[in-house]
Amino acid sequence: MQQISIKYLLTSKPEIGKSVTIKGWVRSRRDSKAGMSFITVSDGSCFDTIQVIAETNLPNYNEEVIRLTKDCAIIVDGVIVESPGSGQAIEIKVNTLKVLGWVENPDTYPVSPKRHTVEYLREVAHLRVRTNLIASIARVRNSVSYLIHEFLNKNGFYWIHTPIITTSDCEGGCDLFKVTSLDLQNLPKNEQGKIDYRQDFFGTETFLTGSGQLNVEAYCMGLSKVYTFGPTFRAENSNTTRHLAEFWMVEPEIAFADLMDDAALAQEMLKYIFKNVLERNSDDMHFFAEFINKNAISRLEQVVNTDFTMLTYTEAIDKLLKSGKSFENKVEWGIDLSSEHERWLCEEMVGAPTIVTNYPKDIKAFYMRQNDDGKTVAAMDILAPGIGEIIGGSQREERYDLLVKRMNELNMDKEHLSWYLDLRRFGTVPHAGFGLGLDRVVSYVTGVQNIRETSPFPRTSKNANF
RNA sequence: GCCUCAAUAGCUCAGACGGUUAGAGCGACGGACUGUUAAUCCGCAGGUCGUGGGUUCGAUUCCCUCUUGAGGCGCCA
Repeated sequence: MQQISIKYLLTSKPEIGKSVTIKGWVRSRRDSKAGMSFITVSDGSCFDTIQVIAETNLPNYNEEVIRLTKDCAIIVDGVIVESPGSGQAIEIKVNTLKVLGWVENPDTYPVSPKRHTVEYLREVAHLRVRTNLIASIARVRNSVSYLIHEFLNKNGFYWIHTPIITTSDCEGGCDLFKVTSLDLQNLPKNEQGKIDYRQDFFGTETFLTGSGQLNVEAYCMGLSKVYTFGPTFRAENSNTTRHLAEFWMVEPEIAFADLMDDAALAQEMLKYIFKNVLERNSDDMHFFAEFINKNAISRLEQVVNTDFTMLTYTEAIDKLLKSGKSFENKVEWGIDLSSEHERWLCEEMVGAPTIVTNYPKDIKAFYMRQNDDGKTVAAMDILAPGIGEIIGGSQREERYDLLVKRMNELNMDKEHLSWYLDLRRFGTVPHAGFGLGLDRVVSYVTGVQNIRETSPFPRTSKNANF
C-alpha cells in the first residue's frame, strides 16, 4: 500500500493491479445500476482527477458512499485497474473508502457542483480553491513565483529581504498604510499640536512598504545583482481589475547597467516565465485556453518567440497622434500615457508586449536618471495586451549633484533619504532595475481578467475579509 | 477619489405601468434508467424581493439615504 498524489499516479504510469492509497475531495458521484458508484476525486496536486469505483458490496456503501457530495474528504485504499469506460485510461477500484469530513447541508454548500461567477466566488474566498479555475490559478501562481526565483538565481542574482516597515513614505506620491502602536483613541501631541511620533514604537512615523527598491539599491551597490520579492502595500483607493492594496512585486536591480540592460533583463525574464509555465502547467494552461481565453497558450508562445517592440515615449506620442483615433484623453507631448493610449499601443499598433522608454521627467519619479536632452529620464514601461503596464523600471540617477538638484526641485526631504544619497557619494555606479507585479503576471498568463482572482485573498478598498 | 450600473430561492437570472398564492434554469433532495464522466428523464422542497426612510388606502415594484458588489477613469505593479 502506497500513498501517492493524483499527479504522481497519473504521470508515473503505474502498473495495473498495484495497490494504492489516495486522499482527496469528492468532485462528483454518479451511481450506476451496474452495481457501483463512480466517484471523481481531486487532491489539487494537478488539474486532472482520478475516477474511483465503489461497488455496492462495500460495507459502508448504503450508509456512506451513496451520501457523498462535492468536497467530502475521503481516503481510498484500492487497486489500479484499466478503465473500461472512455475518458480515462486507469481508475481505482475501491477496497476501503473512509470518509474523513462530510459536507454539512449540501443544499446550501457555497461551492456546489455548478458554474459560479468569479464575483460570487470572491465572497467565499476560503472555499473557492475547490473550483477548477481558482485551483489552476493557484498552481500557476506558484510556478510563476518559483520561476522568478529560478531565473534570477540562475543569472547570479541574490534575493534580498528588504523591510516591510519603512520610514520613507514611498518614492513620492503614493499613499501608504501607517504603522503605529500608539493608542488611536488618545494620540500624544507635540508642541505644534501634531501627533508626536517620538512616542511611537519606532520613535518616528512608519509605514508599510510601497516598494523595496530604495533598500535593494543599497545592496546592489555591493552585491551587483540583487532582487527583492515580497508583499507590497498601497493605500490608494484604486477600483480597477488590476490594482490591489496588498500585492507581490519582484524588483531586480543591476549594477554597472543602463536602461538597455534593464529592458533586456525584463524581456528575458518574462520569456523565461512564460516558456516554463507552458511546460510546467500545461494542463492548467489548456483549461484556461478552453474556458477563459482561447488565445491563452498561443499568445504566450508568441511572446516567447518574438522580440518585444521598443519605442521611445516621443515616438509613442507621435504614433498616437497619427493613429487617426479619437481618444478620450488628449494626446500631446508631456502627458502621462493613459490606459486607452497604452492599450492602443500594445494591443492595436503592436499586438504584443511593448517597451516604451524615455518618458518626460516631470511625470516620473525623482530617482530616475536624467537624459542629456534635459527633458526626459531613462525610464521604461512594458505594456502587455489586455493588462496594460506590467513592468515599470528605470536607470537610476547615480550622479549625486543631479539627484540632489532633482530632489530640491521636488521639495523633497533630503534628511530622510540621506542614506540613499550616500550611495551616490561612496562608490556610485550606473545601475538600473524594474518592478514586476506578480499578481498582474498571473493575470496575463492565465487570461483571467481580474487581479482579484489571481491573489488568494485579495485586499482592496473596503475588503479585507478572510 | 470621480462616473455609470446592479442588489429577487444555495447559485445564475426573469418579473410585476404599485393590488390576493413572486417564476425558470442549475444545485440539493427523492425516484427511474444507465460503465457513468457538465450523464439523461420524472418529481419535491426552497423566497420578510440588500438596509433605513418617504410617497400611497396599499411598496419587493416609484423616490431618497446608506451598505455591498461590478465596470470605466485617475494613481500604479
